[in-house]
Amino acid sequence: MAAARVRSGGRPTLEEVAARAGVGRGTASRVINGSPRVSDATREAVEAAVAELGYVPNRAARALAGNRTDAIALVVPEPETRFFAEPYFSAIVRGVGAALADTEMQLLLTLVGNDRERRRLAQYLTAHRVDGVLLVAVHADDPLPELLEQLGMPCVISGARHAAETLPSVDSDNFEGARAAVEHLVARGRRRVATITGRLEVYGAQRRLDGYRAAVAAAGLAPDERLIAPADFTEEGGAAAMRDLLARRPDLDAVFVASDVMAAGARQVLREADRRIPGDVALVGFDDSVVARHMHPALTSVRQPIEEMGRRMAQLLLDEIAGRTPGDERPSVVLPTELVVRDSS
Amino acid sequence: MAAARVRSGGRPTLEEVAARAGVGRGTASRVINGSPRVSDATREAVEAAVAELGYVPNRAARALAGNRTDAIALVVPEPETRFFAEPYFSAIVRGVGAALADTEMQLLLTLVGNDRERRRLAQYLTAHRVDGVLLVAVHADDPLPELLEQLGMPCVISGARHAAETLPSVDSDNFEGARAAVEHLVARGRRRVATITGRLEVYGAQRRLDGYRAAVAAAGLAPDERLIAPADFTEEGGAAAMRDLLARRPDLDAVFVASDVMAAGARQVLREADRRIPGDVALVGFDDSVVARHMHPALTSVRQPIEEMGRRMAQLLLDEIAGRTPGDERPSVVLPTELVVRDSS
DNA sequence: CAGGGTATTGGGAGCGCTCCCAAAAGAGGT
DNA sequence: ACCTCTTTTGGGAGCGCTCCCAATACCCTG
Repeated sequence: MAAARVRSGGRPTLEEVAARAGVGRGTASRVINGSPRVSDATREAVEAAVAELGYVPNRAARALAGNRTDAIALVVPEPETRFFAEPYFSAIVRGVGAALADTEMQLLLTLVGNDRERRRLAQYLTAHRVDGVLLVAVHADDPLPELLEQLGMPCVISGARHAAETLPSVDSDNFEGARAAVEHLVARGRRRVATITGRLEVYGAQRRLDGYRAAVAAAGLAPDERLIAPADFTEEGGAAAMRDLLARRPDLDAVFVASDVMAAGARQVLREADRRIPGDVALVGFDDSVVARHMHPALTSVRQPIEEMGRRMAQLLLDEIAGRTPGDERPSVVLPTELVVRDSS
Repeated sequence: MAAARVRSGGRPTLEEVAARAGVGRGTASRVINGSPRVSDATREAVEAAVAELGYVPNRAARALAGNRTDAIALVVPEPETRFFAEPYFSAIVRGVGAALADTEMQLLLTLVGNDRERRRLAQYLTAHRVDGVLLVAVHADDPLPELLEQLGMPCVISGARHAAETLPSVDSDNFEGARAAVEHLVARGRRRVATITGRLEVYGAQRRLDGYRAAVAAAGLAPDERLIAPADFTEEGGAAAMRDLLARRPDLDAVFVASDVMAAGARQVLREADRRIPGDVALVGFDDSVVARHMHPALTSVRQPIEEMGRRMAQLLLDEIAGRTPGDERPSVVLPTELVVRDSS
């Protein structure tokens, strides 16, 4: 029972639909594709035939004849564990899925781990096997975006790579999110607010730091570089940075941490140093991930509308594919964040 | 490095490769597809031409001519938030991706939310637009598996739906995982071990309960139905079940919870009831998810090899598609779990 | 009612590949 | 050298659809 190449057991073809409706193949095609150049009577006849026969167009034939694929790829650099450790990935997928739901577009998932897979992907894209690409968590030095641009392949990235991003991108307002978080800490009476940053090569991490600085300045607090500890988005990094901060400014009374996972690391160190949260030190994270809710005390955090980001990315890409993108303008969307106040601040 | 010639217009075709190699189209095709019926000299010539031209077969043409798609679908019922809340989903995807990495297979991601999307999916599958399907988190009463069987569409599910599962499936050893967890609690001197179960319509949840019962019996403890509280895999459900348990058997000294998320709910209730963990009550969860690591105290939990499950599912499916499945045997894989002991027990 | 549009329609020509058959080229035996 | 059997090879015939052009039908004008 080699069910491998099951011959399409009489799946109806366009030709059959046309015959049934008493029209030509071309006309039937026009109806299927929603062309306006069809009379109402004809349209109805064809639609009836489609319904009766249960016709579903053959994707491969369409792709071959139309030189398109009706598929987009979601490219995920796998080593970026940050993406998998959190529901981030799931939320993006859900958003993309929602945007694609009433489209004919298929979503192709491509994990890029090692270099070999990277080359395979490049080949893939070169062979034009998708209509567009959603690039998630691209690094500033990733050659992929350039390749895509050369190929003229529509593409949207999540998170601008730098201030002068040229690609269409969707991002959350990292600056404002961080600013609001620190403002919140200040409003709670904290005066010596420290921050643990993400990898500053990541533009978003840089923006969060900018937001921190802006809020500190706006509050009229004395800026102090010793209150700024760079880390790398990992739990261990967050812990190490917290230890540094404690050593440099034992009197700090609040920490804005640029990710919940790092905040978990910091929290551990604070516990070991016998600092009470929020009594001695108030803590605010970023991402509003599961760990924030389950931390004790529950972590105040900046929520990003991740699912919405996925949705917007997909919409942007569909627009681009359809050539709906206005002129040279690179549409980039920045979505607002929301501070979720819990017990840690 | 990647100084590939980017010829925007004409991607090379098989015909061109054949011409370049001085052979016929059919012969070139044979080489590309690894047919043995080609002389070595010819093979080399064609391979050289492929390399020189940077030829990549056109998927659509292949699909159309060969009546296959070289794609499989990963179908995820979206309402099943359990799947998204946890890295479960990510891990499965990673495993599947790994198994597919050196295959020509594409991974199509299909989220099935409402009924409309469900119908669309059915139509999709009926139209044979994939070679096989990976079904994740299917309910016992889901009609999809039957539809697939009718269509003769290869399919693998994650988690048997009941004891007499007919479909090829990959599962973790829920029974043994639960049994080991309870055994561990008993070994730690606990005598009144309670359990909070998942939705018992889910076979896996039932198996975990069976494992609990077996361990209780093996330890010679007095079975007591009041020590068993059914819940629904949610945090709130876990909390409610914990309250019940506390009311019925205030003297309990350990709880085996069938999921980490429920354990988080239970933990909250225990905190409110001033029971210390693990002093008064030892706690063991299931899944070894992020929340387990970040709970305080860190939660002992049963780890499932999720990524490996994804990998095996994909392998099983590829085998089935290739017709490599031996006879009528429904291959089902059960993978071992591992108890990760932390501070809560 | 002719003339000049414009709205519809039919169907040929591929898209690039796999399948398969018959022809060509070797191989081996007598 | 001749004949048979076995590789190996070339290329025709589609797969089902979109594109596009020419043909037909329809609709106003004057």
